[in-house]
Amino acid sequence: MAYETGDGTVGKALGVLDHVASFGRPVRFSEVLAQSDLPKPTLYRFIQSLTNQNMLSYNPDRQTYAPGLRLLRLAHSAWEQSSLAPIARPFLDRLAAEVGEAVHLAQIDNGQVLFIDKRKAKAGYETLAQAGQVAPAYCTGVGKVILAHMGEERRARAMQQQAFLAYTGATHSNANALEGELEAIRVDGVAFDREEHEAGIISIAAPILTHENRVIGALSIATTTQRHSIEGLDAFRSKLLDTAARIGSEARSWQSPTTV
Amino acid sequence: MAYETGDGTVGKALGVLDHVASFGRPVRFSEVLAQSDLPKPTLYRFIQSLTNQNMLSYNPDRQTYAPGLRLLRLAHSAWEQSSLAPIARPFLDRLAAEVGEAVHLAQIDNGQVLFIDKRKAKAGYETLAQAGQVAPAYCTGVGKVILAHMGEERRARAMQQQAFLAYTGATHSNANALEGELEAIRVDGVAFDREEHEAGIISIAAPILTHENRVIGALSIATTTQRHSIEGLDAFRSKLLDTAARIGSEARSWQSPTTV
DNA sequence: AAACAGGTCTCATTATTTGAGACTTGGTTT
DNA sequence: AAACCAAGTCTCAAATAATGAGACCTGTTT
Repeated sequence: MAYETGDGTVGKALGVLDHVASFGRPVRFSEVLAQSDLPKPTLYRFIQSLTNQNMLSYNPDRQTYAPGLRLLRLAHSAWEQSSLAPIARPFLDRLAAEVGEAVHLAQIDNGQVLFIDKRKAKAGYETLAQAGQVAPAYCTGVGKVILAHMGEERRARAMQQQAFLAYTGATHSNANALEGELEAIRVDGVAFDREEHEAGIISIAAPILTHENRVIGALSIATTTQRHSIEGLDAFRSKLLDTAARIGSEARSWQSPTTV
Repeated sequence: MAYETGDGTVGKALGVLDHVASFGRPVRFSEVLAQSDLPKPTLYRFIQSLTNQNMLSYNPDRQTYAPGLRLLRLAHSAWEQSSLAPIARPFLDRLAAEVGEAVHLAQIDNGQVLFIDKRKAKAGYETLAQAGQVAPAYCTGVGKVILAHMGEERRARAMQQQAFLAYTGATHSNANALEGELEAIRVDGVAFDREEHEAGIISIAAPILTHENRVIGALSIATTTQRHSIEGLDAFRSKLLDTAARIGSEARSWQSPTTV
């Protein structure tokens, strides 16, 4: 793994942190080393520093590293101050109650969809989304609708970061196919996920725009194919757009996530 | 603010990150600078790097910085891999349902109590705890019970980090007063918060111990003085201790939060 | 229009990171 | 039991990157 971060030592260290986190499970030093282009002592020192700082936690029994608890404390501030979640909360509550389906609030982080908040459907089934969880942008409703409303430069950068892995038969497998749909989404105003990320799961998503029409996030209603068809989801369109618009206008003059 | 971090550049940068987060609201560069002992260009560069890395987010309209969304993604991994939360989840669900009061799961991070998960009471009142939120150790049930069961060295270090600010009339205001209670807690097995952190809020807390009797967290039942007295809370003692013990034995051979 | 404050940039100096390689440790094979 | 091996840890001279005094913008106030 190449850490093409820039930002000097700090960037490299954070690259290592991401790398460890990317395993999704506690990892040994050697596993990280094997995938890293950093020399052994250098990587070792970074991991040591991060561990001292509680950005990584170390399990001495198994000699493994995992993201550390200090991140939770910091993320709590991030959630409250830099995300749409605090503003959107009452709107999510109401929308979820009205439609009786899962509602997701997402923003973009580094080309990926980042779920900021969610409401479960009344029924017990679970989608895989949770606050802090990430998903690809190119094959989710929220991801596509955000991409569609980005400015040229931002979108170009984001498109570079898409993996175009085929999760299901319906997944877009290259940039051109996706670009076509984005155009349609921009005209239509909402995006649909037609089982592109997970078989049996569909969603309708609307962008959250500032008063200057900058996308700052997206809102979706997700369900299963057992419960609804795409046409069924379309019935929620106006409620969804209305809620997204209200969140956008609440968010005015507030916080515009910078780059990416 | 002095960043006595060690760990070279990485430590300093993370010190800056904490510093920005500590404001609890978006801050301007000059506000951070005023409280920092770093020279202007140095602090500036750190903040730039952190912003590039999405560890901070920048609001160009207001020229303010706040913790960034990248932290959410990382914290999600931390929560799943380094915290007791995934293991404890079903136990919290059951305990909360049985007692009908707020249930909190906490660990220690850098001398502070870090809430990892919680369940609300059925009634609508809200305590101030949420996942990722922090509270002082010396004046909360979970904090005191963890301190009481720490080894000598860890406790000594943690005691140094306590501010002993008097939130209410019942708050311990110095280390000696606290040490006395810790001894009693060690003998009794549970700790009580007698409105020491917030007027009207009381709790009973039990330690979560590994099979080798290392504290790795704490579990509490919190309520208001309107609903219960301390004696009333004591009725939950055996249920609480039992649940904490079960979580501890589930956690065996799993993850022992390192230093702190 | 001048003064000011907050923010940004430059560049020689300095201190810190860097990484080849050697060492230590714990476990496994012969 | 000895030899071996792999994973993890440490050392130190060379090289690179961080540092910070100060200059320079840029928008706002008097």
